[in-house]
Amino acid sequence: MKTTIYDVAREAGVSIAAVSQVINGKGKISKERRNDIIQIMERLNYQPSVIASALTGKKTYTLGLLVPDISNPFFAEIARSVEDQGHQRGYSLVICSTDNKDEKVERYLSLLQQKSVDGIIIGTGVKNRELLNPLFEKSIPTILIARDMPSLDLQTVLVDDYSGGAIAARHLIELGHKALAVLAENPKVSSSRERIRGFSETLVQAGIELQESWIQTCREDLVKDGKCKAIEILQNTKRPTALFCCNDLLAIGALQAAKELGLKVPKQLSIVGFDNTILASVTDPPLTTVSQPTELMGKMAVDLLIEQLKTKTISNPRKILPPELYVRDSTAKPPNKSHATNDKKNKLDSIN
Amino acid sequence: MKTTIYDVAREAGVSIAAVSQVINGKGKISKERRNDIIQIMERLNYQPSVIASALTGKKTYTLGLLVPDISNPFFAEIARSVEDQGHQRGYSLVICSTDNKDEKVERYLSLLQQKSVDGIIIGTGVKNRELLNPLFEKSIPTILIARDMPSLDLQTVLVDDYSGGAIAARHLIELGHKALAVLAENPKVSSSRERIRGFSETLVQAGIELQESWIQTCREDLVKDGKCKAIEILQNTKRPTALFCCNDLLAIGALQAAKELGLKVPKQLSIVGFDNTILASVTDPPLTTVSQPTELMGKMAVDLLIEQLKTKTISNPRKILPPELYVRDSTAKPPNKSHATNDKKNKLDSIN
DNA sequence: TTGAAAGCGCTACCAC
DNA sequence: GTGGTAGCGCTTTCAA
Repeated sequence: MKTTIYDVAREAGVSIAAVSQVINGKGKISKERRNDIIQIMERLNYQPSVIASALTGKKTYTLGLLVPDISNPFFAEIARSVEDQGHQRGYSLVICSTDNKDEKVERYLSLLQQKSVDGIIIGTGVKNRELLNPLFEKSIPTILIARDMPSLDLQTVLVDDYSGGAIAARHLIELGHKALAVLAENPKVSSSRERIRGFSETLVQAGIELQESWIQTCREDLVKDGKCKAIEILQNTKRPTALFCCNDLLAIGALQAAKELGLKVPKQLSIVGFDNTILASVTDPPLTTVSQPTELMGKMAVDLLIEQLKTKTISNPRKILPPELYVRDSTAKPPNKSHATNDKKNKLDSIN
Repeated sequence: MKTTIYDVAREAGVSIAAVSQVINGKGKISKERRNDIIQIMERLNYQPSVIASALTGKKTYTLGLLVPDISNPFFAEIARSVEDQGHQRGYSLVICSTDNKDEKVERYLSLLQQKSVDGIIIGTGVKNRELLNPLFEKSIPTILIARDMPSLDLQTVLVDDYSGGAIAARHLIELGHKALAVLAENPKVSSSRERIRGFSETLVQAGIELQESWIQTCREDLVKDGKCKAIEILQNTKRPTALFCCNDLLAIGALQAAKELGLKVPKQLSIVGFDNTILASVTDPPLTTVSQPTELMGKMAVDLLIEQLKTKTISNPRKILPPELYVRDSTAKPPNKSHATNDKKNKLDSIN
């Protein structure tokens, strides 16, 4: 049987109240008694039950983290950072992969409540905002990470997605691209929307038009879907010279599409990813991508959340971190005429 | 305030015992009363507290998963599979990244106990086996995944690492390699040891010697360390023509090392990875690697664990799954003379 | 069928 | 300083 506070108390010849006090380091006890009790706890290998103490109004020291998919390297990195910081502060982490599906969000949120987690970090898209109402009603400390839901005025930690898209656009514009396409994520995903907004508005400012049919949306299996949609875009006779992908997984799909179609990257097609996951550094060619400070984001989210559940107030509603462009080898100047397909004769092509 | 079983009981004009019975679907209640209560629970948006019910001897419906690092794509995939299967069976998952450090293992194990998880899945190396004793003493259902500890007779789900190493060796031998080196993980990691054993014994059977100095061990940051160690091995004038890496991360380090040293993969150097993570399919060149059935492993681990905590008995102690070789583009025949460096004059080199 | 009541292990308040 | 005790929300006998 598990040893309880009673066992310790009996063994020490004191009341459970005394034991409780030394566990929690409060109240008044003589040093000797205290040491006595500590020794006995060790000898009995006593571990206080978080369950029981949680029931008496204390915390569970458990946090929930909702992400679309823990096997997506970006979220795995976020999770690792959240886990580390949480662990350091004494909290465990329950992970919940939602696949961006509202049903799963709802299910997980309900589970986390039933388990009385102390706080929830949401890094997944939520289409139907009402799903979050229970959190507010029961005032469960909540924080958004890498996702924005401006209408909700929840504390939020995220990268400036708009300017991330803008950076990508500027990079491509500077290289001379004029025919650009986009691989988007599920429109539920606010960060994806913002990235595209930043991207397209920057193009417009440069007098470049982003045609609607060249914005393709991918759901579910990002790599696979990214590949399909990229092929769709690329196999037209008139095709873009650059592709902006809303995350690295999509960019990998695009890379595969280019390979399948025999298009050289970056010579015939430039590709920009987003997230700067480990994937971006190992692809062929290595991906130019917009980086997010995942580690910092995870830490901040945890710190902010813990502050929230201690003070019961929200200090700083939004932390917006700057993205950063990592230029690797998947981007270059476009082929001389913007639509290379019509330019077989143009030998200058190979000069790039 | 959170609505409790009392609120529901009062509202329904019944005792809490009645409510408890409908929650748990047992005991005898008239259909009408039952429906009444269900309605009221819904209206009040009542969610039973797992904490409280756990305190009364029931389960917490929470599982713990120990892995070296959740941001390592292999373990992220395992985690995802475990999470999915667990979720389906009604369990949540607490993840614990140990970095293969015993202190962290101990800390996490203790935390998981205090939180009364129903079972623990261990996918991380544990050097000091005594750390696991508390699990046995308190008979907490435990299962090993992707790690072996034969001395412990715990239920285990893993790939046949030995034969995985052997497959890699055979592949390389068939290609004609005779000078082979190995990038190993921390020797704490049993799977890594087994892979190397399978690899080297297969070489020996083929009359090839694996020299000690060509087995390099990497710890901590696998990619970075793999790169360093690979450079060490490769920059000697006499260098191997093939490198077997105990996981994909190390293989990526090796790939980077080759690039830095100007060695063409696979022409001048063949590299074999292990795990077949998403990384292997996107590297330059794509990695030949030994695959583990992560999804199946995760599912089996959860099913076995749940069976264990239901029946309190261990049916099948070990599930050993077969690995599979995925041949991609990082392996090829060796340069004509096995030690290319001494063969500058040999123009045949470039024929490969 | 139904409900009263005894815990589960722990915290916190209060009296000594 | 110290210990008795009333809960926390729920499950589970056991009578009625």
